[in-house]
Amino acid sequence: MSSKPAEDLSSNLEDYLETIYLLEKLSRVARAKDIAARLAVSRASVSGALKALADKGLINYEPYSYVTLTKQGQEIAKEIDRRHCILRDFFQHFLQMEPQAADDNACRMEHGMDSQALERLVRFLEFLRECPRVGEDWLAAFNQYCQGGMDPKRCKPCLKSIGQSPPAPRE
Amino acid sequence: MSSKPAEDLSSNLEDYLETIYLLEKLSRVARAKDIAARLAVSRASVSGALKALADKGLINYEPYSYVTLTKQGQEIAKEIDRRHCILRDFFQHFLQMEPQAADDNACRMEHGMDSQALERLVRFLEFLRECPRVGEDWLAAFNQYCQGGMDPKRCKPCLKSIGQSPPAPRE
DNA sequence: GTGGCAAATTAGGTACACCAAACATTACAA
DNA sequence: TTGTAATGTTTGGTGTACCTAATTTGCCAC
Repeated sequence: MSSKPAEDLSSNLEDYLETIYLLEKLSRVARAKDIAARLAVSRASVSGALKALADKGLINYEPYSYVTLTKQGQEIAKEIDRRHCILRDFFQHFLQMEPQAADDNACRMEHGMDSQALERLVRFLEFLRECPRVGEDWLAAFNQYCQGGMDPKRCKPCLKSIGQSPPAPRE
Repeated sequence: MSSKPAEDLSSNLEDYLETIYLLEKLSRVARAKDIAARLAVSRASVSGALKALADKGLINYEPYSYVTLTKQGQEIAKEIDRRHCILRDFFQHFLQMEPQAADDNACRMEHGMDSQALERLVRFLEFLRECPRVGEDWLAAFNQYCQGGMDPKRCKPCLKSIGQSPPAPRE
């Protein structure tokens, strides 16, 4: 009974909706030209997508006019954007990827994530940030690990600094 | 210069290739019927996909015969399967989702993940497993947190157990 | 051998998602 | 007010991915 990503939007329409949401935040209204530019598609494709989104009642759309989100569209778009931001946060601040790469991956992966996975990830990231056993120095250590692997010599003083003795090897 | 997911396969063809790979492991060869069943598509769709994969040199395919992966196909399929397994591992063992839900999400998200993100995730999971500051009890604590939130009262004895004093709030 | 059945393929059709080019509209400038 | 450039839409066409229905093939029992 796991609920699929969103309503019944294709990945593409999700992208259009998200873009409209961002453009609205950026400049009150979304224009076809800007949507096309942001998504790197032709204006013709935008026209088609807008018609589809209007049919689903997610945008207010009169030909030759501006586009705004309906209330329902806004809710869905906000949820899509949230998925995007959380994934990007994970890639950028935990996996420590470059902002652009983090964003690209978030953009491609966000459509396949269901809401349960999202909430778990949110909790996980919260916990990583809040649990006193983990912390910024831990993230820094992860960064080191990425470059050089686990070095028991570096591990010892680290453990001493939090007052723990070396554990038995796990698994 | 971030390398996109795999060769130049669509998500769908990646799924077909992965399925063939798994069926080969399971029973030496893959049969159209079984591919169709596993992916829940018609045999007609399988025929089309097999033709496409054969065109790309990823499978050995004679009409009305069995399907096997070529060397190149095998390499790509193995990589796809690896992405899948790592994501599933993350969802199941770290985000502590049910196996089926973990697998479903992995299946949908694997296609959008580039190799850099994958390697970072691998390192991250390795580090979570190996770093002595984290551990099984930490994962159990995360599980508790998922159900009840961060409880400072529960935090204190936990910290004491690793000999650390409560930190100043972070962020 | 051959009849019949299961499996695979082809044929024909739908739905998306995109494009370029032709056409329509708007808005601003002269 | 009218002309033009910018913007938006429609048209016609491509490619992908799926389906059902009809056909073909392979194989096994007889």
